[in-house]
Amino acid sequence: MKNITSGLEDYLEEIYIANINNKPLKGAELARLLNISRASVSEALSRLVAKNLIIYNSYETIQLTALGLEEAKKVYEKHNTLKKFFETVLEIPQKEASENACKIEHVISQNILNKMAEFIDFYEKNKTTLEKLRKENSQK
Amino acid sequence: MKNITSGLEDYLEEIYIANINNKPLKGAELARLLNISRASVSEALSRLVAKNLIIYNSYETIQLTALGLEEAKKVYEKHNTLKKFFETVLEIPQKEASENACKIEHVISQNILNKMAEFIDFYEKNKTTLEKLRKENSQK
DNA sequence: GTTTATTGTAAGGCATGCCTTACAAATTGT
DNA sequence: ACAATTTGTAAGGCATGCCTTACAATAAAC
Repeated sequence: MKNITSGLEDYLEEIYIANINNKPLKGAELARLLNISRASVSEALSRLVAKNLIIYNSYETIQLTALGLEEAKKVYEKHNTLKKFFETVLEIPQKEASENACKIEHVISQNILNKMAEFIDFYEKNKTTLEKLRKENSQK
Repeated sequence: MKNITSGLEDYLEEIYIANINNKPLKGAELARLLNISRASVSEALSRLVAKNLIIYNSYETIQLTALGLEEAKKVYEKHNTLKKFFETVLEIPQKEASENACKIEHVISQNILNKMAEFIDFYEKNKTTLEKLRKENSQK
């Protein structure tokens, strides 16, 4: 009853992002953003309502419940950490970093995310040293 | 017709591992390894046969086709790279590293995997320096 | 206020992927 | 050879998650 599938997490995340940007979000717009049919969104929103993650009345703006907000934030933060890690440490281009983060955010453990965040911190604090080292390494 | 779902990739991987270890693998054993019912395995094997990834006749050993071997290897290598990256760079315990690799291997891009492999290499060649740096950092 | 556009959803479909039950077929042990 | 074990699978179910078609309800534009 509590467990959220990765599909639903995607909906939550998108709703959350709309929230942050103060863009009122209706089902049809969500369908456009996620590139799926209105009918599918309609079903998904019902599931989200059933799980007490959103408040939704037809033709009105979709709203996150406290629980939904919490979950959405988690996913969003996971996404960001992954993206940043890929960009900073692995030098992956933005788009690819983001696309991969979208998928991995649903399956990776919190512990690894924390370690990634730590590593990003470490990497940035020692950027000069590390980049010099890496350059040397690649020349050998 | 070509695309393989992550579910099927798991089957392939397990078959491949049995192959490596010279352990003849039948459906029932696969069911035990993956912790699912024989019936589900039976279905999955049909799908794998249909996709020309395995050769399978009831009551005989499951065999990979050339195509299946290729796919299985890819997944297996992804798994190993991920696991090693988590263990080496992020200091994640073996079990957790492996569990996460199992899920991420199905969704991550080859390019990121390559960068991870490179980074592992760099990290190991400069282990002493890097670990000293990290220790200093954590004390601040 | 009425037409037009947007939004929502019911109905019926399809694939994946898992389950249990129950029986059939093959293999093993003695 | 025959019984016991193992293996395979058909049938019927369930949930997720996507689709299209077609219609209903609401909102926006004129």
